Amino acid sequence: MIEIGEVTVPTATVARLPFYLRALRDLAGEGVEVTSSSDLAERSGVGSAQLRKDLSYLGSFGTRGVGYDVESLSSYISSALGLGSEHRLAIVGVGNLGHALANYSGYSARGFSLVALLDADPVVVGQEAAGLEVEHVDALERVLAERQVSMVILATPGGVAQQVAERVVACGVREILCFSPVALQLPDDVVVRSVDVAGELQILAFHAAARAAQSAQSAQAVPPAV
Amino acid sequence: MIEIGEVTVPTATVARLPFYLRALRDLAGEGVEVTSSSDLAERSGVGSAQLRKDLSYLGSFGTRGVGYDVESLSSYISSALGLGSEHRLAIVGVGNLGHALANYSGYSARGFSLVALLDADPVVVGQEAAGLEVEHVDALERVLAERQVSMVILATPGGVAQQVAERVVACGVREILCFSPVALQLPDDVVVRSVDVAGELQILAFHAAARAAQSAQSAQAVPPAV
DNA sequence: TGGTGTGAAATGTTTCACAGCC
DNA sequence: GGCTGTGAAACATTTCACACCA
Repeated sequence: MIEIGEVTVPTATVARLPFYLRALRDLAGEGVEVTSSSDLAERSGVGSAQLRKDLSYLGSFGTRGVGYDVESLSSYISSALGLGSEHRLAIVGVGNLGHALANYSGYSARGFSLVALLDADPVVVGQEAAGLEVEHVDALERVLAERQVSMVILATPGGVAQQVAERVVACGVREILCFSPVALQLPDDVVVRSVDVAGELQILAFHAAARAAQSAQSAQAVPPAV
Repeated sequence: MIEIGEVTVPTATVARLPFYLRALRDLAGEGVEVTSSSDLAERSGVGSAQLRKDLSYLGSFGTRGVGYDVESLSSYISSALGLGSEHRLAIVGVGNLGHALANYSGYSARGFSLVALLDADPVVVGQEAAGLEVEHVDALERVLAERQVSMVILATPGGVAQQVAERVVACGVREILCFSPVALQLPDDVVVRSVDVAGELQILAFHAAARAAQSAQSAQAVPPAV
């Protein structure tokens, strides 16, 4: 549950807002001006009741009997997501993944600007990526302050993620996106989102194992006619 | 809720198993042989009651008054996650991100083997990455069959993700990890996990906006003495 | 004694179903 | 007539608190 202004919005709802926004932008791109909860829901991969409930936490944006105005709903969700103000972003750890994330081109279109790249490896420091020079992580405090960074993407090796995160937090950053497979121990007011590719694959593997167990079981229960 | 064999395990629990496994492997690396629910929970970033409850869905692995044997719990969770059997993996879309994912070195250590890279771009096709040659996506059906691929990582542009996913599913693949920002429409028995970097940043931006609104409000409620 | 395993309570989320409005 | 907005019900998850046992 997250409080914003007067209202409180479920965490699960917030996690879905980006999907809705994406679907709305697709619709706008197709020239559609008005949509319905069922259309928007299908494009977002959720149920229509869920979508309506989610929006109802934020306010009331549709017209009964008609639907939602694509343009105005889109800009409302954008502003709810805080995409009106600019978010200045730094990436710490410019290995394979950090490099790929630096070259991701969608930042500016979504209200983010990438303003710094940092790494500890002398081979990487000084290289250029995405129009920025990679700086040494020793200068982290200075760089974050100078560039007024408010969000950090951590793509360092797991072993140093905790210590880098602490330094980042000490600089006043309160939002971190972490790609290292570690559970960061940070003050409660710091928001950490973690993306763990290996973990996702393991979850898929669990499903695969469950499916295998399931079909083995049903094969036993209802043996195939020979 | 996921059924596996006789028991049913909450989805949320499954999503945490990789964290526990990682923490256990860290412990094993440190030479620790026995741990407690509170230690393991802290390292995994969850509460100790939650950890015990999660494990209780899978069975009963600890010793009252003592704790858990690191080695045996670790191998139990590994096998529950289906990491005993080999999972053969293909990456479709070898752009920035796909390339970075190909070079990720942790697959084999976790029971996955990367066996194919596919892309539609003639410039990329034929290049080598991670010891594999990138093949043309036209040959997708043949390659997936020949290499017995059971899991696919989709890192294509959003526009083609749906159509590629359908071809992949037609080849019998039932587990997909998708990095494209789209809601794939696929049969119910296909498990899709999505990772959306831009979406994660947007969620962080929402938290930032909530924080800003909060402090603006409290500044108004309790105006600073002048 | 100390830490697991687990019912039961509290909390959070999704789904249902329909009143209300265009 | 059709679609939104929303209480209330159903469901899922987390937390509590304590029985149980090495």
